Amino acid sequence: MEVITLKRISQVLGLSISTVSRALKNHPDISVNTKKRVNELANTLDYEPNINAISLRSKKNMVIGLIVPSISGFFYDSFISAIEEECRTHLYMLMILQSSNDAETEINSLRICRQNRISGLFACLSTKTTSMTAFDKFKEVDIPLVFFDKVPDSDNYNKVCIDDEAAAKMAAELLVKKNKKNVLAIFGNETISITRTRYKAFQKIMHEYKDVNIINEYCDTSDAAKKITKINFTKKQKPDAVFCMSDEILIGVIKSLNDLKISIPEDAAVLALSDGFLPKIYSPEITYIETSGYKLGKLAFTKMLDCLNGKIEITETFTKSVLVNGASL
Amino acid sequence: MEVITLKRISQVLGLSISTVSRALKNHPDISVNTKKRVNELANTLDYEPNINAISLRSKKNMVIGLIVPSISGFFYDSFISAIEEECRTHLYMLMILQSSNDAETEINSLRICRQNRISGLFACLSTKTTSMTAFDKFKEVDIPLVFFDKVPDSDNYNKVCIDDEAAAKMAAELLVKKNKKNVLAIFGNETISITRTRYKAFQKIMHEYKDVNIINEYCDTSDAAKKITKINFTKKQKPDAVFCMSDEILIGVIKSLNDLKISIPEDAAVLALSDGFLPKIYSPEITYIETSGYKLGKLAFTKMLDCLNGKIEITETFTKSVLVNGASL
DNA sequence: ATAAATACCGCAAACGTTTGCGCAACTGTT
DNA sequence: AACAGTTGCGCAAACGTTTGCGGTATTTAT
Repeated sequence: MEVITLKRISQVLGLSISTVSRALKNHPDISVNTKKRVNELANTLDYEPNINAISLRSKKNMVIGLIVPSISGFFYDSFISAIEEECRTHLYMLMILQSSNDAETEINSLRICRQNRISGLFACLSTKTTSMTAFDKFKEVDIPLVFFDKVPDSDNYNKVCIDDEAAAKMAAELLVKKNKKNVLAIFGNETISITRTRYKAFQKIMHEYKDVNIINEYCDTSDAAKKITKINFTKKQKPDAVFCMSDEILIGVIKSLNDLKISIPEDAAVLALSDGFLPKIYSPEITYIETSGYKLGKLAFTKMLDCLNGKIEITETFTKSVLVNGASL
Repeated sequence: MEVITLKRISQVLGLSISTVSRALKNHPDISVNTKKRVNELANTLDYEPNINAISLRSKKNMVIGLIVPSISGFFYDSFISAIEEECRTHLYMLMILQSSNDAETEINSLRICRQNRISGLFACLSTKTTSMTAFDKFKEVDIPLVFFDKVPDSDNYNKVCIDDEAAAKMAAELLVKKNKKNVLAIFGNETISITRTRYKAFQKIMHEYKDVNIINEYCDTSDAAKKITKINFTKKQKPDAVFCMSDEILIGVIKSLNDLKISIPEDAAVLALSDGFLPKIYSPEITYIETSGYKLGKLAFTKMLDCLNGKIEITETFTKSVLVNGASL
């Protein structure tokens, strides 16, 4: 079946294309009668404007790009979910690209974004990103760029982040308050900035309390976290609490504690930083400081809207983390 | 900074637009020298073709739509992940819309897809979809439409599905083979077709073995599954195995078994149908029949490619499920 | 009655590409 | 020397939309 255009409608009605266009846009120049005829025909023919033509003509593309290491996973998928919601209500279309944490793929994705003349870009740096020049091209043509989660160090960029410092601090204070004296704290990959921030904030609080013994560990995978937990809980002096910097670590820790038949929270308390899904599937539910991808997505979008509306000020903003009480602490 | 077009390049080089266009496309009509000059300038100026103009001119939009109830969640996010990978390698751009299981939102999403003149559409029906007319509009204009997961009953549509029948059958046979005699089988929402298919296939096998007692239950949420499990395991005659039709159910079941201090698999075996993430985070890891969203995504895309290449035959295909051994059975 | 204002609509250009066709300048053949 | 063939390039139209401008025909004011 033929696809309907303004021209087609104008032919049927014996009008000019411009009149049809204006009629559909409710332009005052057009008589009510003509408007009625045009709208009715457009409806019955299921006319839908061609977005490509509109974008070309207006030089404005209602497309927002989103580059993320991976779509799946607790954090990113809820971030994306939030962005998609906002895009839809603001009539933007969302274009998602995975970088797979690969620098080349990331650059290629950026090229695709530029070809599509996107109006704005959300980006989470891949772990392998070394150069920012591909990103800087967007700044040159004034395309708003909002980094999230894994953000560049430089403060020339808009960034929205989990308030890692506050979250880690909150966790540390909570452990102290609960009178934990022998804490196993497990952190993620030491090289990424998130880990460093969380580590530093956590230690800062802990060091204020000389009577609490703390064992710090780094690891890359759930399995590594599991092993670390096992080792520490087969020592003579067992920890009375475990702090997990991420969901991935939490998985390994719980596995290990279950294996060792260590009851939570009687034998050992558990506290995590988490997006919120995992803590709720365990029994007892794990107490956690929420580091919500969904909230971050909403925050990122408001920043994007500001940019699109001409507010050019470069900012770094944070989502506020909240404590969600389970029964593990 | 000004955005670079063919016209700009042609002006700088004193050539016509068409020559520049052909030069970049390595057209034989253009001299090697001119090609060299054009390509060099295009590179230094960071020229990127305007996709909108190309789409408008060619009436072909390299965009594929994807309508899904929700981006987040084990199954859909891995499905999407697979689709995105394929799209990128085949130079398609992916447009994702969430229906939120709402009929109106779904129709609106379909409208957005039509406006964007997408080349193909993947769709998972919302639970509230009653009419297919909005989908049929795509068929009228020969836009390939591939349903996945929640698919329409009619066989006028392309469908790719988990082979629910085979998976449920495999599960039932496994339980019998493992000599389970008192099986608690928990299924999802009775009204959706996936549940019905899995239920039927499961029962069919089970009824061949008169000596195995089977308790069938339906439920909508993890919490409901948890309650059901609790009830059945506080009876005098406890089940010796639990079958979980989905990840959601598995969550509730494990919670409950943990609460009741029932050891897996000694006191009770657990077998699930799952995308594969959840079973691996428990200890012991849960044995499951894989119903992979990622695999389904790959399958869906091959079907889409066939359609895009003109193979118009309407098919229903299935992914093969495989058994993944944990230690819960 | 004429002049001025208004209501309604069409023309044409522009957005950035692609592509059929035509045309000039060479190259090679007899 | 005349011709055909080749090489290399430009013109212009088209994709579907929006919009400034201009032009009638009708209404209103004088």
